[in-house]
Amino acid sequence: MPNIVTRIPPSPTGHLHIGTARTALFNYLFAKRYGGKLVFRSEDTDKTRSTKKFEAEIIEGLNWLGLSWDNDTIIRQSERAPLYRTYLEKMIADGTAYLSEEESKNNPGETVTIVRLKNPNKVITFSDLIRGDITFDTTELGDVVIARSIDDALYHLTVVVDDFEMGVTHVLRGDDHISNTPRQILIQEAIGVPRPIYAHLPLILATDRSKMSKRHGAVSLNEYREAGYTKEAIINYLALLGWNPGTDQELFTLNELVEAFDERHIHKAGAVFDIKKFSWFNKEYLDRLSLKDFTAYISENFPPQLSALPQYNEDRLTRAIPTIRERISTRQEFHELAVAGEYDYFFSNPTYETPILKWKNDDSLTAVLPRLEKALEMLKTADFTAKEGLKSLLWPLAEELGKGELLWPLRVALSGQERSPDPFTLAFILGSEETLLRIKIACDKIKV
RNA sequence: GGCUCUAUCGUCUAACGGCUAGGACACAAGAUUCUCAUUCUUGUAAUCGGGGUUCGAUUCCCCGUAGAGUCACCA
Repeated sequence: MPNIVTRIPPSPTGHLHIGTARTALFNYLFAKRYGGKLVFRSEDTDKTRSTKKFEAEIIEGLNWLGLSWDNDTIIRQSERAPLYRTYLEKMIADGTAYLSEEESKNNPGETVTIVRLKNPNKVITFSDLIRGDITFDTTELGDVVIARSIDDALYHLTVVVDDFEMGVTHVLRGDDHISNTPRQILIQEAIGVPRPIYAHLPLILATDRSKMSKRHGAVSLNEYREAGYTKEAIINYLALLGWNPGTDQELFTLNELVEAFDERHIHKAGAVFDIKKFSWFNKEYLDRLSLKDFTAYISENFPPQLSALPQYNEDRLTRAIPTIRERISTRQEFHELAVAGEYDYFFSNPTYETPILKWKNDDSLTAVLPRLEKALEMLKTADFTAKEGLKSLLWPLAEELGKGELLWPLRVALSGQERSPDPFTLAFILGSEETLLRIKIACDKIKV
């Protein structure tokens, strides 16, 4: 497939949608795979809804993902009105479009001169790269409005003109555009430009199998990015929604995707966005981070409520990192659970009901008291610089008293939880002072 | 409702018309273990229905059914 040109044409009327990112990815993969070009165009003809802020955010988001395009050129439709006007004038002169004085739909009562396509009312069949032949009778479309005025072209006209002017050969877009295709083909034929090859990608679906939208939760790339989904995981997961490599391989870098990409393996049916599998991908990539990189990762977007916790300090966080990383798949998960939840024992005084200190094999709560006191005594002079040292110190006692008999209450005393990391790990993370204090508190709770 | 598209485990998906329908996530069980997590092992689970074509349909055709998309002077 020689001389391929694909495009990314976002409309800067909102945040970068996860679906837009995926469509951009597929255009990128397709172009790169076959040595083609990828161009970018901002579809900002709707002046009331488009903003520079959204445009900048979308561009930044795509670049963050590693998706770059030819020359980094930004084409803006809002700056091309004269170009569209020449096409419009030619169409009117040719009789393929006409001026029409009508009451404004946007401003009722006002009379405006819009431009309508003269619909030849024909049946159109186009060959979709993914779905095969698709046929529409365009009669039902009527005379499509292609411009609000001679200087104010609308989407269907601008998209056709720009795809032609920018040399776009392949249009890969969401399949919600299928029904737009016949009217764009009508315009192509009216102005006499070639028809690009269309490939309509299956949509990303919400759990109820409808088009993913805000009412279903997070849809913007930034929300996932801030939650701690890495670009590698996002790219990888998005690529596998509606596409497969033809092998069992699931983990791909962007470059590997370029090499493996084959448009014949694009699915037809929509794909449900599964946050759990997405999180699994994220954890896979997190597992590959060095301790240093993971620490930097977890410290990003650090919530102020977390660093405001009574016992928060960086040293303790550093000691907790290895324990944290095997338990979470996004940093947001950790942030939330540490502020108020399952991991609050890292930086907060544990609060718990005294009876949970009781080991299941004991008859009474008081049975654990001498064990805790013994452990407390031994820990007073212990070396807290490594959890292995703490373990080798306490292990003989645990074997003597019974592992659960000692370790369970010790762990509960340190974490306040029935489920938590082991007491050696906890003691190491908390440090000498806090460990001794928490055991002391547990003993006091039993005594009263 | 009109038009268009789609249909394999709960989810993402594999299977030149031909092995017992494979893999992953999730879930469950077991091992390890004081509990949790991690790790390892195992397991449950699918071809929407009905007709054809064929020696043989997940696969091809038709009809249903279900779901989705779209019907702007938005993109």
